[in-house]
Amino acid sequence: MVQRPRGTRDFGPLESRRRRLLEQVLDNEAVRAGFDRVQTPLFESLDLFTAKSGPGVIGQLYAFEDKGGRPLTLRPELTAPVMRMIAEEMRAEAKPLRLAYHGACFRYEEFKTGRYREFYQYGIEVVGASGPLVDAEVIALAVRMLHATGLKGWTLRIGHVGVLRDVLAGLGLSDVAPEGGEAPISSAMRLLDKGDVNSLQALFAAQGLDAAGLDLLHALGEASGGREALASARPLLKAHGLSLLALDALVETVEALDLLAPAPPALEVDLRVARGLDYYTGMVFEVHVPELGGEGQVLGGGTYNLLHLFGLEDLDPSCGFGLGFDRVLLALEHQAAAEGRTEVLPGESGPSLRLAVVPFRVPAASVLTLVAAVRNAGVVVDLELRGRAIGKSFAWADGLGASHVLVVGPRDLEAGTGNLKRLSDGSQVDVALTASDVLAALNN
RNA sequence: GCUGUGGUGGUGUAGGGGUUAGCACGAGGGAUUGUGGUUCCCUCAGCCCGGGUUCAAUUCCCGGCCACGGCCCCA
Repeated sequence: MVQRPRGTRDFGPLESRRRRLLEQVLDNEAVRAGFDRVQTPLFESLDLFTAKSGPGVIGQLYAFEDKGGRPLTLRPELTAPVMRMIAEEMRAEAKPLRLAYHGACFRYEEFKTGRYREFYQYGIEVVGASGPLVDAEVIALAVRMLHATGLKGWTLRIGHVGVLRDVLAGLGLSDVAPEGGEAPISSAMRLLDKGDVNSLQALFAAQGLDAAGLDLLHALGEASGGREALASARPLLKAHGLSLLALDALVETVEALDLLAPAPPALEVDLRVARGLDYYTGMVFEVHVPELGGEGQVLGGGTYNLLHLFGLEDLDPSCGFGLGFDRVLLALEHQAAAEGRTEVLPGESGPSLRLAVVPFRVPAASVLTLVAAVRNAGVVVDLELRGRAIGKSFAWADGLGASHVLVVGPRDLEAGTGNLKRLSDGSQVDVALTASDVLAALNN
């Protein structure tokens, strides 16, 4: 039998419903914060992603050539496509842009729980404005979204790449890249991100710097923790005569965040948060949940410079985040299971009013007008399509989750009525075969 | 890329070198030609794939594939 490709998933009725609900919950929050949904193609030019992330990404891409020999790839993420879209057709729009998106992305890598080759990302970007207030708006939206999903026990970690850059520069590392190489600061950021202390020491030595500078980094790490880290970092930076601009901006962001969103279950300020990627320039943040083990990051974002790649330097930096749709859902499912709940998101079990119509030994055509009319009124109507015997019809209706069954047999048809039975208590009434009468009886 | 565990009807499982491979749920039909969820009967449907050992492999061994974990990575 042909199986679904590795790392992909099918979503049955229940899961599909749950996914649509989650998307709706996220959309509601985005819309309330003034964001509009956009959509980009499933595949893009290969160049788009190598320009953003370097040629190294190709190994993880579903890259291919079309019949014209154009190098293309399934999209591995959505930020770059959205940036491309902005550059290509939204230059004249009023700024700042607040955009939201949701869709499948593809990466060729080992898949496991919370990590698939086809995965879904929900994200937002603010383009054309920057600073502590924008950062706060972006984090606040992330917090409000997670709050709205009902997710519990997550940790928000906030940092600022600028603080780290200032520290590294203050210690004497250059941000100028040598010919064909990487700027020492970038190398250090990457090594810090990996937690590779040995290589970091080697780097300092190679640059002819006193390894004692590493003590400051260590001290910053010690200072990290709750939001008090912001206060304890100040004297440290001052003592080394380092700039306080980035730190002050972060303080402003956190203070604004307090006013814009409910308090997250846990907030950590980590001034050593680094990103191995050069385009992150300012605030960075991420959200973790304990349920998912090694794949516990469910959201990540920050301030970044990417639009210069499209000739829009004046719009840099932007700020946004990507939310791991699948992981959030998984975490919610774990939490629901742990609490013995079957409903992961409220409302996923379907409508409370659901009518099964059974034409019993009469031509189905005699009920079709009614079926359409009741549907027009917004009620879910299932039509019995297999000509089942009467008893089986009830079993079928019950299996569907119908709240009522309307049987129309020869006797009823003669009288111009049908027999409506409420499955919850077995009560029955005869109703005229008009939408208004049926609706009245349903709501009775 | 490294590594651990596992694969028996659609689902969940029992078993085990020679078996009619058992059970439960499920699905379809009937008992029941105008009232369901109970009951009874019937039917459907399975040992992941390939190689090896053996008189004999679903069972043991090797490889592959798939699944579930732990690292590495993660734009």
